[in-house]
Order: sequence, then C-alpha cells, then structure tokens
Amino acid sequence: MEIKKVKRSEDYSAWYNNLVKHADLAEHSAVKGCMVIKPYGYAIWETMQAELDRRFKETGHQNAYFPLFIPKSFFSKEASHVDGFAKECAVVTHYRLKVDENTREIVVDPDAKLDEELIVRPTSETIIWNTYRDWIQSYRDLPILINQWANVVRWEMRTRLFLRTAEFLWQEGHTAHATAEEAIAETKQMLEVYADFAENILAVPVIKGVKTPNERFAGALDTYCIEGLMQDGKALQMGTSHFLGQNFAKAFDVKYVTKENTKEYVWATSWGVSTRLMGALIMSHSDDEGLVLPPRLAPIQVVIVPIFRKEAEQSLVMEKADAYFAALKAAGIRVKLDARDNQSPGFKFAEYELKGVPVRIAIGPRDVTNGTVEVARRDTKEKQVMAETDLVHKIEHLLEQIQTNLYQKALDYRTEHITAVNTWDEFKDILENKTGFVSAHWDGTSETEQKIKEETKATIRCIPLNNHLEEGVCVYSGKPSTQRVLFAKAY
RNA sequence: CGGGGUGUAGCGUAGCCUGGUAUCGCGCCACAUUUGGGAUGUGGAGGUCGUAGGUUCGAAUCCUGCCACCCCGACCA
Repeated sequence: MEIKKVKRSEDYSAWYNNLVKHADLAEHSAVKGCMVIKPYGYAIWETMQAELDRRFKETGHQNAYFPLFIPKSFFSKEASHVDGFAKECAVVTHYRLKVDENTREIVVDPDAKLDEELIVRPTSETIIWNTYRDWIQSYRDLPILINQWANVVRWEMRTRLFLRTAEFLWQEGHTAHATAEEAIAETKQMLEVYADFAENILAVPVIKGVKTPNERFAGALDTYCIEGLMQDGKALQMGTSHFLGQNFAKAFDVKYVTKENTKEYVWATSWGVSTRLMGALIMSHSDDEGLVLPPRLAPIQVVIVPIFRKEAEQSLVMEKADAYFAALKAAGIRVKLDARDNQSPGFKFAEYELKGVPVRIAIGPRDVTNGTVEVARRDTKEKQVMAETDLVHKIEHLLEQIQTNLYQKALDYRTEHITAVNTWDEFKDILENKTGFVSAHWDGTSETEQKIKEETKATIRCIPLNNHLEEGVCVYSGKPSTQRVLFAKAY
C-alpha cells in the first residue's frame, strides 16, 4: 500500500484527511457532503455505540425509533428552534418520478407534489414531542426516558469527514419529566455519562461546562457540553446535553395531571453525540504513522504477526501463533492472527500501525526456540522481547497501560494549553501563537462575545462547571466580571 | 454561496502552454525466489483522460456549462 505521507506538523488538515482515507475509516461519496463509512471505521463506531448504549440503559433509558421525515408545520411550533435549523434543512416536496416524454429522462412528476412538505430531520425534538403528547396524561406516565440511534441531515455549506457531514449518525436522547429539578438532574447526569465515556473509552479528556446563550441549542434554556482539545490546539464540541424547560411541551401542548389533580406542562431534556466523536478520536491521539486507537475502542486490540522462512519454520511458528491467538481470544481480547503469506512482516507492521492497532505481537523461529515473543506498542512505538510465560496477563496489563498513557498524554497536552490571560494583547497572542483554551474574564454580554469572535475567530467554548468565582475585569471591554470562561478557536 | 486551486487505471502522477486516442511508480493477477521494519525478478490484466456540449479532418490538450473535492472566507445547536 503506497500512501502519501503528510506530516501532522506541516498541514494538519491534509494530514487528517489523508489519515481518514488511508486508515480505511471513511471516504467521500458521490453525494456532496456525505461520506461512506468503511468497515474498519464503522467497527470503531459500533464499539462507541455499544459502550454508550450500555451506559444509557444502566441509567434507565430505552431505545425507540421515530420517523426520518417531519411535517414542515411541526418546525414552526417552537420559534427559536426553527430559527436555528431553517437554514440547513433538506425538504421533500414530491413522492414520485416519471419518464419525460420528450427527453426520455427521469424527472420529478409535478403531479406528485406533497400537500405538506416533509423535512428530513436535522434533530427529532418536534416529531418526538408531538408523539409524547399522546403518551403522557398523568404524572404516573413520567418520566419518559428514551434514546434513539439515527441518522440526521443538516445541509452544511462546508463539510469535513466525520467532523461535519451533511448526513451523520448519532444518538439523541429525549426525556420528559414532571419537574424542572428532575429534568435538570437528567441533563447533568447525561453530561456525566458523556464525560465518562470520552475519558475512559476514547481516552480524550474533556471539560464539562455550560454554553453561553449565543451558543445554546435552538430551543434550550441551558446547553451543557463536553469540550475536547485537539492536537492542533483547536477545540471540539464532543457532546451536548440540553435542558429544554417547558418550551417543547408548550409548543406541542404536552401536559400532565399532577397528584393534586392540576394540569402542568412537562419538562424536557435532549442530549446527543455523533460520528463527530470519530474525528475527536483521530485528532486526539494519532501521529505521522497513522491512527492511534485506545485499546478499549480498537476493533483489533492485538495483532499477531508470524514470521518464517521455510515450511518447516512455518508450521513451528504457526503452531505457537495459533496457541497465543486462542489464549488471548479466550481471555476476551480482540485479537487477530495475520497469517497472510503474500505480505512481508515489515509490510504488516506498517499496515497495523497505520490502522492504529494498540499491540503487535511478532513471533518467529528465534522466539519459538527461546520461548519468547516480540511485543510492540503503538502509542510509544516501543518494542520488547517478552517471555511467553503468563503472556495473556502481560498483554492485558499492557493494554490497560496504553489506555492510561493515551489519556495522560492528551491530558498533559490540554493542561499545557489552558492559558489564563488578563489583557487583550495577551489574549490575541495566545490564541494566535500558542493556541488552545484561553481562560479569561468576560463581562457576560452577547455583544462582547460577538465582537471577540469577529476579531479573533475564538468563541466561548463553555463556562466550566464548578467554576470558581473571582473578581476581575473583562479582557475585551474592561467591565467587571465575576469569573473566567474558556475561549478557543473551534471546529 | 464568494475568491483561488484540482480532477488522467484502485492510489499517486507525466503529458495540456505549442491538438494526432496516453507516461511512470505503487497496487492487482500468474510463476519463481523471498519473509525479524513497507521483498525481487519475469510475464500479464486494467483507461469512453470528472461530466455534458462546442470548435476541429482529428480533443486529455482549445472554448462553455455542470459535478465533485481541497484551501481561504461566509455559514455552522
């Protein structure tokens, strides 16, 4: 496999595209802004799904499925929601094609116009809350805790593989509660679930915070988020959890009868993460050799590469390789034995590095004689010869070490790239030269936030949860401020 | 959607200015020798040159439209 080498340090964006393509994660499709997720990339996504799905169920949620199409009228029922999404909606206007009698081409049949256009969902709050109206009568029907795995469409101007595509895969949780307190608790709980998943599975440290009104979800009272920092110093929003108040209940007239026999509007949350997490994963750990996967997410955690010259060696080596394979598999490790005899070991080494396989075990005649294996780890590129004794435990331990090391490396990078500044010059200088998060006082106004965005392209990523309060002056306006917030350039 | 660039075999490319149906490398197939960091040799297959038109005796090459992608903007819960 001849791959074009693009250095991460020279052109981050080209490096990223090159990596996604050559690690066999995804490729551009014939449809503008839409990608094909290839089997290897999809296997990683499936692992993410499995981990998240388990966490959702552990916190009491059930999966369900709602339609891809939403009647246009539903969108206009919540004013700020329609404002937020109107500009990027795909619309279905007809339901039939026909052959044009003159040109013989397939054309839209003008007689097949829909009475009411259908919107291809950009998110499902409206169709779901329209449904919840029929599901909820009494406080006894609450809470409703539902998640949906789905695809959504947002007609973006400019797309990038995984980070922003016109169609993407995600999950969206939609819950209904009797009280504001309960809904807020749910919103925060799901933020914790996301943070736990990001840090313990993706090995990406995240900052938990709340969005400013400018950056809020269209229709939410509060948007909580987890923000990651990529290797090029740009921030990436990795997940959001919204407290929707009674906005959607009011828009869709969803009321319940309380114990006291009064009628109240229902309180709502929604929360989601998407295939964008694939982008986060790639941009957090990978290097010039290719993808680097945390073991807990890797479709292949360990690859065994047998090395042999003659047939006599082959049978000896393969006997051992088969035994290791069986032992590792029995221990629940996702292991692959690459017995192809038409590729050299060197080729295989490079290939599995490109694909980010965390641990490689090479075994040749020398090892068979000595009772050893050569173990190489992807994260540090270190190789060591290990005695075969207790191999499974050693590998299990190594996988854990790699998982921890990747997280620690990412955490160190992020810690170095959170810079507190007190002056406007410093603010601009850090954003431009050091990059990363800038922690600065802000006067709390949308105007200042907007001005800063116009002048520096940096946005307020979040107001960190449990932020400590301190007196200060806004780095831009000089007006009084009570806390620092995190700014960054973002994807 | 505005400015710039690119599009030739699965991938990366030469040829384009100065028109005559296409170059090289990797990959692929067969055989042999190989295999501890991207093997070597020999033979072979694979292209309506992004697409639709136009100019021309003749278009990868010149002209126009369209499509896709990349970079910079605008946009982006």
